[in-house]
Amino acid sequence: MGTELSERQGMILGLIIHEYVDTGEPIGSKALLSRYDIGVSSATIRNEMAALTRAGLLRQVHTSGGRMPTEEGYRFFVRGLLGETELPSDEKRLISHQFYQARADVDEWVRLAASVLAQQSQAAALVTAPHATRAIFKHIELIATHGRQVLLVLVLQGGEVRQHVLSLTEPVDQVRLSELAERINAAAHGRDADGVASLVPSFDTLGEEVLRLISDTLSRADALAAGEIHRDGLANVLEHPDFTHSDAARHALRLLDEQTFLQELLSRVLTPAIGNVQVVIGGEGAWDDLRDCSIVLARYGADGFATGALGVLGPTRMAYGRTISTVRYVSGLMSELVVDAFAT
Amino acid sequence: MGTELSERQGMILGLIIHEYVDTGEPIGSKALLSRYDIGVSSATIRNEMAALTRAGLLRQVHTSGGRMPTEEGYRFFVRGLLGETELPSDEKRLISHQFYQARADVDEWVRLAASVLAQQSQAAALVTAPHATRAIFKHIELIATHGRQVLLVLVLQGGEVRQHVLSLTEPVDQVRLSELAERINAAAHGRDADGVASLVPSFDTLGEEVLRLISDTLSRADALAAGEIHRDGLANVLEHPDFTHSDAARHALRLLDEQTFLQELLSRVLTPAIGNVQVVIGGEGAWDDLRDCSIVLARYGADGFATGALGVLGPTRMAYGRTISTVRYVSGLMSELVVDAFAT
DNA sequence: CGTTAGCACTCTCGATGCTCGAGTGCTAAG
DNA sequence: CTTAGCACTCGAGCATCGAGAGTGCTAACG
Repeated sequence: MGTELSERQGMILGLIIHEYVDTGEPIGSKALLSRYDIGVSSATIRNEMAALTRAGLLRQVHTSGGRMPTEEGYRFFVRGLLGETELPSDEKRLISHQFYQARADVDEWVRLAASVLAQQSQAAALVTAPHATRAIFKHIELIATHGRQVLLVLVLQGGEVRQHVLSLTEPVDQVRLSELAERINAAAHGRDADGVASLVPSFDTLGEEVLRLISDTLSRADALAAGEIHRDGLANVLEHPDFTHSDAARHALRLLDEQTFLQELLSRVLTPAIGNVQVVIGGEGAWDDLRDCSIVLARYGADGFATGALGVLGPTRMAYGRTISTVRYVSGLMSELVVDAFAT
Repeated sequence: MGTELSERQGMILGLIIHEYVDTGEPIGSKALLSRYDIGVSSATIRNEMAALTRAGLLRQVHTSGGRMPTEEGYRFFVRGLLGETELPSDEKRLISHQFYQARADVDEWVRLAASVLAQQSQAAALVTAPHATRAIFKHIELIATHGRQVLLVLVLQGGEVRQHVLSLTEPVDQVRLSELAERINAAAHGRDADGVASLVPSFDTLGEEVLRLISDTLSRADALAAGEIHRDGLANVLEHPDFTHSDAARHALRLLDEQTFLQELLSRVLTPAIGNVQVVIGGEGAWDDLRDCSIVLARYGADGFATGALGVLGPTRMAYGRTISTVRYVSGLMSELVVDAFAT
């Protein structure tokens, strides 16, 4: 587990991972030597490789094929990577420019973030919309559509909008609805789910029904996984050679199809601080369906105002350096945008 | 092309397609005979098969492997299918029951329709939200979020909601915004894009800005492909044996990833009458990327009120009967829901 | 004239056996 | 500690080959 590695062993592990990520084929001592300029002979490398294999960081799938990293090997490697990597500044500029152009619309940010992540990492990207950590009532609008159906439009502090159709027991005309909306707007402004619920006694049956719905919606909005998860780059998963000829891609895609799984996944990222990038390699035991997949995740936003999550799902054999720095950078940009928009 | 087929030839074509869709392997005269009870010998079937091959409805990939349908063969077969097929009534009941439970929320219909289509057809499903054929202003709400940013919530006749962030040149307080909203609501009620635009002269600079935005949004909403296309069952595409070991799936998924393509595709379905199911087999020349894929499409809704499109994208080797009847049935259900909700 | 039995022919698929190359661990010498 | 050398292992790739399935054609039959 926590075995110490010599500097040379670390370098060799890094080179093997680099090479393996690049080619997808196990590599042997001689081949490694021929491609990189290491100051030692192939026999020495063989010895080091044997040590790394004993430590559980490398493995060989058959006796006479080269070595490739184990999941544990990737983890070790990534641990060293988390602190350092950064995106080249020209790419940063390119990305931030795109975001600058789209600053008007929250949904546009989300789409853009997913698109950038998918593009850069050549894997599938997942992004949730920023979401108020504590949903606060700002405004409602009640609109008679027809008969006994009423459309409730609820605006939260920060600009999130929820809509809901309400089926009343008896028809009510628009004038009465508008009156009610005005009274509720005056009374409920700035309150949270409980605060709205406590207003019920001072309203009539109709008002009670509406208030309950608002309160429910607010408290449901408190949970992280309220909105849909925006996905992009699903096809990238298939393009990857590791997946095209195996059925691991089917697993991955099926997971990406299931909102419940994704929500569980993204909720995992709730714990660490904003801006910290998390990497989950090969399911890590807990997610059995994620064999052969890795996930790079981060939370963005501003604690106390609104947060969201974004991440990349790709093959275990992934360019971690690039992906981690992209996720970190995009999450930073999104945080800025959220602070701009939500912090009054 | 329009060659006449004898009844027996039609039957044999049907059997071959049935068998091929089931097993995925070409089938020969003897094997066909052994699995179905046809009143003739294998030699006769061979003759008929030769005729069907000459007519371009069957083909053999090598001399000594059985026959399989050509795209043209599928088309002929499907043409005969379009009129007749219907879903078993117990499945109908099951589906309609699900829809009944979800009648409150338009987005929920869309999700459900996609889920049902994906499930039943074991392929990828595409559904657009119902969409007013002519967008009519119903109501707006202007909400100051912070500084010079204003949230515009626009409700269309029928209950569709659009939101937009407006950056003003100077800060405006909520009271003035509410006043303006009230004036616009009174003046613009029931108008379309042009109608709203014609109101501009009677408002001040701020009002003008808002009215223009409303008018723009209304006219943009007139185009079909306004909303996002909801997708489901993408993983199904990969499960299919025809796709798992080929790169056709990559094509398909890449297409499903591209909104623009899908919108073009769904706009194709604008022409025919609501309820008519369209089947596009193997790209039909026009869509080159759709080799090996077929699409079953239908429009739903009510002309003059609101319409949407839904469909299924799957492998050319698809159970057309089942898929067509599912698409027809779901589109019928959606039409009913739309009529219920939109026709006042 | 449509149908059928028989036959010679074709072609794919899977199994078998082979060599070649890359890679390893070990040992002994520098 | 490093390195050269060596014996050994094992998978990928290629050629060969027989079995099985399917075809088209011809000639006989009702």
